[in-house]
Amino acid sequence: MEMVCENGTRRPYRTPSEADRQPVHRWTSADMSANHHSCLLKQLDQQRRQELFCDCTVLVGGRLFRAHRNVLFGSSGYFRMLLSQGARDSLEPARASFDAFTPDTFATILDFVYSGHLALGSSNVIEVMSAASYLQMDNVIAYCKAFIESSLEISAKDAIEDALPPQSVLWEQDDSKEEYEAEVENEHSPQCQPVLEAGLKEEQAAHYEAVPEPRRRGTRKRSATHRYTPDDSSPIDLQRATSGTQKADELYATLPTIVGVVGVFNKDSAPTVRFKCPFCTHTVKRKADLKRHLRCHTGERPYPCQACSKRFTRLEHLRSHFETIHQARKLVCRKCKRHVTEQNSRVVCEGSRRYRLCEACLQESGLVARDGTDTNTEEPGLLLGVEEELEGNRNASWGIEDEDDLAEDSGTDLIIQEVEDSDEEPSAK
DNA sequence: CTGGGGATGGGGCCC
DNA sequence: CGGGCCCCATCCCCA
Repeated sequence: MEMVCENGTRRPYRTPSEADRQPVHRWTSADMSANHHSCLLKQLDQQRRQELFCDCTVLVGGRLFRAHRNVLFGSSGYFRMLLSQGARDSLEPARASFDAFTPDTFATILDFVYSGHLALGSSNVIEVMSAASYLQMDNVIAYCKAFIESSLEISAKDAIEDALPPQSVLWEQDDSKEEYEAEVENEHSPQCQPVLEAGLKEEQAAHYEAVPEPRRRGTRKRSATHRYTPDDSSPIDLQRATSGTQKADELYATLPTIVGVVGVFNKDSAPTVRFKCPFCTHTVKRKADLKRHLRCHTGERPYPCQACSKRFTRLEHLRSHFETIHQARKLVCRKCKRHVTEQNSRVVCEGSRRYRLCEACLQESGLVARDGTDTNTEEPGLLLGVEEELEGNRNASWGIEDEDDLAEDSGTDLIIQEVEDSDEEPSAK
């Protein structure tokens, strides 16, 4: 191996000896480093704006953008893939074109790449996030997600107080990703998170779960399930219950068409349109399914159970819960697991919970005497009379459209006076 | 510690 | 497009 000296002469390369390894004083500090990065980025941005040394052209919706391929390479997984295929050694300018998003969206992203400033607003956040997803820019996606989360809270506040500052936030790439994420965990960064009054936040928490991380199908975090804040003091409010759905609708309405243009080609090369979730990689066939899926990202639980204040993402889940837990609809003896009928079983109430026991298990548990009379109407469970039980089952309501019925007529409420969120041995009165 | 069952959440798809 | 059903995965509780 040879080394070429400054004056052009060549000399053989030799391994540096100990004498060569003089201590190097590196005059550096965090400020100096940041300043250098900032200056360098500014220089590159100036070059871009003056179209100096731009070796990459990007055509988006008919509008031409010029940029530096090394900058794009370093910022986007998509461009990394694109530029590493063939164009690496080429002196020809690299070209790329996109129809999946608008020129304005790409301009926003390009400005971020060259400045670290991401100009997000409620009108462009979804499209920017979709484009960032397309371009594989994880940091931009993370900023957009945090912006949406904070916007949801802001919107909720707006609905209540009708006094909201404009939802436009300039995200800056000053913090490292870890710092940023820690900040998001800490109730989002102050610059995007107006201070909400404590009471208000609690109220919102009752309707929104903490937004979970995108996760694959079927996975679930049990702890999150219990994070809701029950509001026992007030009856279920339909308007409040559905407000979460309205927020989902708002978010859904802002979804740009890009979300629905994921073309999947089958054997016949016919494109199958699927709808891509802007939060994760999941795609669905129907837009309505996407709307339903979005709830797992927004954390909305618009369907509260009247009996225990537990909240659900879907009406059918609420119904299933109510029928199983509070109505003892399952014709199975809880103790011996045998199938029973309404005639040969009785419903036992433990707080807001109800379950069935067959006659044999009832006698064994001492809840009824051998002649069929009730022996214990206190702990551990209350035994409903057959008529009472049937009446209760007829009237008990799981739905949210008929909440008054439940409060007045349901068999559940005949028993439940205290509603325990955790279902732990509530004291029946 | 482990396996079974219940409860729950999410996706696909039919009506 | 919403409601509802079915199925499956996962978590938690309990024996």
